[in-house]
Amino acid sequence: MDTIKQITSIPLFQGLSQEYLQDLSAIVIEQVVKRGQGIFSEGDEGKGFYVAISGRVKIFKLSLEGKEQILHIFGPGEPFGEVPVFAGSPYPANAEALEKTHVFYFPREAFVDLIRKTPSLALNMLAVLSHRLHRFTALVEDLSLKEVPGRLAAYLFYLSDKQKGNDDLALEITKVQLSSLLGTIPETLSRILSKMTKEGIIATDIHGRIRIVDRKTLEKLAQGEIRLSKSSF
Amino acid sequence: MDTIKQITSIPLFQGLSQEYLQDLSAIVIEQVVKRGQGIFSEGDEGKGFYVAISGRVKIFKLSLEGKEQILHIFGPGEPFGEVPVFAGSPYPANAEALEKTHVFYFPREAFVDLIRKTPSLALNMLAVLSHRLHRFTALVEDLSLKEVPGRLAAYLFYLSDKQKGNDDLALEITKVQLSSLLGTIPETLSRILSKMTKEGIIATDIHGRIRIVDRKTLEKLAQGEIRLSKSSF
DNA sequence: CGTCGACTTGAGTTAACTCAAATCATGTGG
DNA sequence: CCACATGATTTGAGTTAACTCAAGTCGACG
Repeated sequence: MDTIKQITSIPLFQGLSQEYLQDLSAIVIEQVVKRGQGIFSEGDEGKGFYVAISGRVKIFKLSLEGKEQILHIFGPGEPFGEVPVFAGSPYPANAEALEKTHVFYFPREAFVDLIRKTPSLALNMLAVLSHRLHRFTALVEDLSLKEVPGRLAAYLFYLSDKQKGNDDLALEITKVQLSSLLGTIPETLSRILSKMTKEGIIATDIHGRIRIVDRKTLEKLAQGEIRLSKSSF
Repeated sequence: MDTIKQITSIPLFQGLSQEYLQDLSAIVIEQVVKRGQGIFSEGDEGKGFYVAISGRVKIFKLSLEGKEQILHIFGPGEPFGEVPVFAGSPYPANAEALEKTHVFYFPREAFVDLIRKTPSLALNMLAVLSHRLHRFTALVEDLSLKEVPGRLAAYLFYLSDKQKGNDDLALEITKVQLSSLLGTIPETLSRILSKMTKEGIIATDIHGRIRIVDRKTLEKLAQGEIRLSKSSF
């Protein structure tokens, strides 16, 4: 495949001259990972970072008891694993493919050299990390200050925004994965989805599709202004 | 009052030439904030970022009901509020002085120009943001995968490391603030501290000083390997 | 010495968890 | 094309860590 063309389409590398794109294609290492296969583990020494080209990757933490907290799910064009490149520390979390995924791997040294020569690349990377920090503040806020129904509501709005503001949403991930992303467990998620359905806030179609029925109430839930009623018999 | 000297001592600006340090001192704006005074609020448009020179600043989120989650506490030499500079978005959280604090404010435009000219500054800033991301992954892990005693234990180790590995720790912040940093409430923190004391894991001296008595058990708590016993009469 | 915030302790409630058991969905080998 | 295996999802029953509410006590400062 045309590696340069693929690199050119990565948002992180927007605005780079042809010459530097060439440099990048010279240092990149292509890699294919199967569904369920790990890409790196927490504590591994980070010698470079990745960009997803196709497929999807989850970044996650594990507790001793095996509970998982998903930090991000990255798709085509999104970089991940950059922290060790600039902080000089090991990877702070684990990465695993959710499906068959193509990734580009950029070794640290060559990439840092390129950043030194290319202010716009440095600024692009600063923007990427800043966005990531922004998302983390939202995640911490959700985990610490919202209850699970509120987190779910917020996630549904995130999905709706991503899918051009539509009310009819494709979940894109399993409910097991969603529960891990929301910092809860499948049983709790299932109960809350059915409660929201009974209260007429959402409707669950087949195949995990969800339709937002009462956007106003869902909004109040996401803001923590209201709660689901205790028992909805 | 020697602004240049103070700027030179900021880790973020290590390795900059005298000329660029001059440039920085030309754009910097000094500011003094009193204890309890806000520096910026979530949603404010970010026209620049700050570096604490003396004193301490907390970065935090608030829920509608008024519960607070502290994200960071920054002291002398540490930059904060950088996200809007590179992401072009508003501040994602609130900042307030914990005590009388001197800060330097660097307006966005001039600083970005300087970054464009100075690769080492760009790399320094990338390192700062990467460290921040690292800390956030740990915070998310704590909030989602650990119980409060585990978070407290982890915090005590963090303090011990910061205070040259000593066993006798100065809390530096009130327990109200600590509870907000750990994602809990003062009552819960108080109960857990007294439980740890009864079990001989720590000893609480006067003035909120805490001494680590049983480092091994505390370590297991932080790792989630063990729990505090249900009731310690 | 009175006030305000920090801190503690008690009693009760609850959101979310664990454990257990079905049921449904998908896919693979025969 | 069927039968079973595996994983996803749901539902029920019970438990619990942490919360809310209430009521002090303690300590520093004006």
